[in-house]
Amino acid sequence: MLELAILGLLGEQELHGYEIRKRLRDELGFFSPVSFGSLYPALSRLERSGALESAEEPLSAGPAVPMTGSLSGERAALRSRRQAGGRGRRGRKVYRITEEGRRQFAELLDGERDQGADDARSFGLRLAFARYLPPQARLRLLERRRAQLLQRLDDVRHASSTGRGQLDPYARSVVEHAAESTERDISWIDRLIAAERAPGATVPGARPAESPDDLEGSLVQREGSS
Amino acid sequence: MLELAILGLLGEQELHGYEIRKRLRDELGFFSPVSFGSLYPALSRLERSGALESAEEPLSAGPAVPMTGSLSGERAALRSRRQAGGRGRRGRKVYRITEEGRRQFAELLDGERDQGADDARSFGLRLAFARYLPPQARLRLLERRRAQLLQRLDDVRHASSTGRGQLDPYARSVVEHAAESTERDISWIDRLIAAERAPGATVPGARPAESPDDLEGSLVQREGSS
DNA sequence: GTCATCATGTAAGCCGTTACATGATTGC
DNA sequence: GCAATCATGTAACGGCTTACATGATGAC
Repeated sequence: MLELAILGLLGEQELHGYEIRKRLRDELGFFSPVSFGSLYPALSRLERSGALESAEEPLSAGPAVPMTGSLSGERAALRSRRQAGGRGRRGRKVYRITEEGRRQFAELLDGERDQGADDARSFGLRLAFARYLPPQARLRLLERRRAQLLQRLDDVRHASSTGRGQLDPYARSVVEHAAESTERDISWIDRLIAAERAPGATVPGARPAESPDDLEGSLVQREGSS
Repeated sequence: MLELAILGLLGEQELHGYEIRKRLRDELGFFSPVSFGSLYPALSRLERSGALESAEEPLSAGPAVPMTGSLSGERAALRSRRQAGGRGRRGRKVYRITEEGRRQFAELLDGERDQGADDARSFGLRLAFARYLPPQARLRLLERRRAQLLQRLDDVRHASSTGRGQLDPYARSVVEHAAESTERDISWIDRLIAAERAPGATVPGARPAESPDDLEGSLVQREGSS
């Protein structure tokens, strides 16, 4: 899960650890802030597995915004060091995704055979990166989630009827609220599925039919150029 | 968290491990099924800490419903063994809560100083047992949760505006849905708070003022007298 | 000079999971 | 005889957290 988020972020631009954490918090903020204690080991693992390459960039260019994509920095680095906006600080380790990393990302993203891969958090994260998924995989993701929510709704309903006597008011309120939330989640998914199937695109920007190949082959991977 | 659920269940009647798991699944079904690998160790821990006592009840009485409260079983046990409903099976270990256990339950339930104690799961569980909480503690629980949800809403809102350019449609949908869900959670909490404050009782059964003693002695033991 | 922020990492621990090991009883 | 259900437990591992260790730089 953390791996997926990291690879997704790094698919768009190279970043160093500290910055990755900020993005995770600020942009993918819908899941709780990651601690360094899990982030750095995750980066090491990914590097060892060949998904990432790191460049020890001792000092960088960007003033507050660390990277702006262009890393012509190397030359300008020393120059900008003690200058205007140059915030050299300590030698950052800038990570860049590899082809292998893109492969792993794709695999994690459509974790078809990943059993526990459909809890709310994991699903939210996947969906947030759904643009990198081919349309059919996207649909499968949504439908898997839908089935799971239906199951859950069933369990909850069963729970409230099963109880000896009836539940006390507080417990009942919890169960009812859980059921309602689940229902709303389901109809959200239903809307997404409908949008996915419609040629129009209620989820705007989700390309209708043509050019499913702008993410072909390698996810993203050009998403930068243009 | 598991401890809390176990103690809560055992506060009402004594049960053996296997049965506890079923109840957890069926009654408190709104949180995912507990595995034996975590249940049994938890029971051992609780027993070691003095929260529970266990009786090796080799064979029991109840046919399908294992315990009906009375454990006059001991004598009847051998007799009922290979009889009518007697499903002796293997020697069950029946757990009973102790005074110390009730103390621990009360402490866990209103985990005032328990920092991470307010995530959705934990909150749901606490609220489900809220009837054992004195009214003011109940209110504090709700208000803590409310503050947390407000915070989260803020983070999510901030996340969606912060993103460079704007989020892609899928990510945006995730963020928006998260925000809506959070809003609904907040208004649910608000209703509960209102009900709590009203003398009437919109949460029916939540006794206004009198007879807080029908659960006295057991659980909570009225929050250290007054 | 000291505090906040940036930056990277390690170590210990928590809380849970899956998989394994064992075995009795009932129903087919 | 075999499978399902009941029943208890251990071992290994996973993924994340907190706390610790280190240190540079810029702002006040």
